Amino acid sequence: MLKEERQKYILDQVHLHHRVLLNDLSESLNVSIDTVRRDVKELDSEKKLKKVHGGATSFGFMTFTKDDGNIYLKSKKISIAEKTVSLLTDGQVILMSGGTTNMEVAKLIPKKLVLTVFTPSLHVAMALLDHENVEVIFLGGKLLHDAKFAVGGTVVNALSQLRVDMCILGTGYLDAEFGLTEFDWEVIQVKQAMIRAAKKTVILTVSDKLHSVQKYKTCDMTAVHTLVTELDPSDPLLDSFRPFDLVLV
Amino acid sequence: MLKEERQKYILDQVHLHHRVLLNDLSESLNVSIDTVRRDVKELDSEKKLKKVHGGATSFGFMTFTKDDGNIYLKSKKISIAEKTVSLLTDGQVILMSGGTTNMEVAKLIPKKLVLTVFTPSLHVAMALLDHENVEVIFLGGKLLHDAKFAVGGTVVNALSQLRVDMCILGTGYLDAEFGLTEFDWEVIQVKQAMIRAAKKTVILTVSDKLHSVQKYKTCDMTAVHTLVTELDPSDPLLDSFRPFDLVLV
DNA sequence: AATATTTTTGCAAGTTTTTGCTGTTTTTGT
DNA sequence: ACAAAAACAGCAAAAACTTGCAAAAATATT
Repeated sequence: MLKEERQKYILDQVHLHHRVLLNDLSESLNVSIDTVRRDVKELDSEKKLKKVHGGATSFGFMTFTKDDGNIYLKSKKISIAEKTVSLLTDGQVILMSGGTTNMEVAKLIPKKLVLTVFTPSLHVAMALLDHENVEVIFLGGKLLHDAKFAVGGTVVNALSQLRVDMCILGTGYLDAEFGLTEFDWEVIQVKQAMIRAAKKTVILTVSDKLHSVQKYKTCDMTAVHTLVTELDPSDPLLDSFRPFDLVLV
Repeated sequence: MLKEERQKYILDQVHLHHRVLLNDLSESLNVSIDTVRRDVKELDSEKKLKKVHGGATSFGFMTFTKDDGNIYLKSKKISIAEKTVSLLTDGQVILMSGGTTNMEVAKLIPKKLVLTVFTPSLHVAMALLDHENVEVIFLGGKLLHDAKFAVGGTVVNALSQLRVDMCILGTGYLDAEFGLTEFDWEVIQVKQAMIRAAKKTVILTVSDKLHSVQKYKTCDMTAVHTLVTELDPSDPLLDSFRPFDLVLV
């Protein structure tokens, strides 16, 4: 194996998981810990990652200050993503919407897992393509400049011809009474089509977005099969959702 | 076996697998390791691949962070992109394939220019979305893991319903006799559909890729309306293309 | 056609790079 | 402060690289 391959693998792992242990690298690369150490040292001096005691981190993740709202939110999203990934099984065909939470899900999918994923999100598609065993099918259409998300008749039409195992929707506002709401009309159309095309609907939401209502409605709570938050399923914040026939994770 | 054949084989392997070991090459080519070493050294000095300890990699092998791609090729590509952008006019509807040259085109499009662009390339789509006045429509389909490019029936089908002003094809191998060739069969299908859907076909090629032939053929030279290279249009290297009814830029 | 010249190829000796191992020093968590 | 884990430094074996050289092949010359 070439040194360059090793270093690429290390950088991929760091970018994927934000942090990585030298021991794990040594094992999965089948080289001594010293070699890994030397590689990481080199990559660090090239400013491609940050070496820390026992491992390495990507530059975005090293500052773990809980005061910083963004980082805090990100770790919530990662914990949601971890729960979501555990819902996936080999051979499934799924739909994924866009948003940062779904991005984290895409990154955290195990390398071994065999999946077929349809998505209208450029970012999610890009992240999924890192996984050799995931077949990625992009739902083409007019792209929104800000969300990098395909919308319009083409997408809805393509979705109407699908019947997949599960659809994973991120970045929505959720309320027990009003259901799932958004502020972009075109996105709504696509998400509704996604829900129709899937046997099960999984909603990912950080607790901050619970009990808020936006302009347009995607669906009622009755259409939701699984609700994933960063909270413990028994958390009182989730009480208002318990009357519905859904799984809390 | 001729030296040219050997070097072509080496380049093909590098393009295909992104990395290659000198030992493997020596064995599959039935020449001594020294000969392979010299070949690779030569190709490296011509900036066609990157020699590393024990083997060679393609440029952009480590491309996840910054552009590790080679600077010589890049400046050629930028000059091609500049010429290409000057062919565009307000209100046009165009098709763009993938590849790094088309990426440069996408980046160089003036902010004021109003365009509608269809593309099956994730990277090009992403770059185009930076431009407020460009409407981007992604041609959805199964994505290739390495090229981040959509292929398959869906793409070809969508293209069959279009009639656009111009299609811009990058990253091909061009030869006066054999026309435009590639090494990926699925990509060929899409590019052929793109040519059929457009009134004019514009080919972008760095001079290194002139007069080379790959396994599969996209189209004859007769299908090409404009050929853009980094060379001066009067350069003798382009002589073999003059008999055809095309514009050299 | 025969000979001279240049290029290419393979080989061998010496050098550099890489890698894993040793023991020692530094850092970390309790 | 102390034990455990990690980092460091030096060393030796293996792999890869360099250089010079001579045989072989290709090309040019007479």
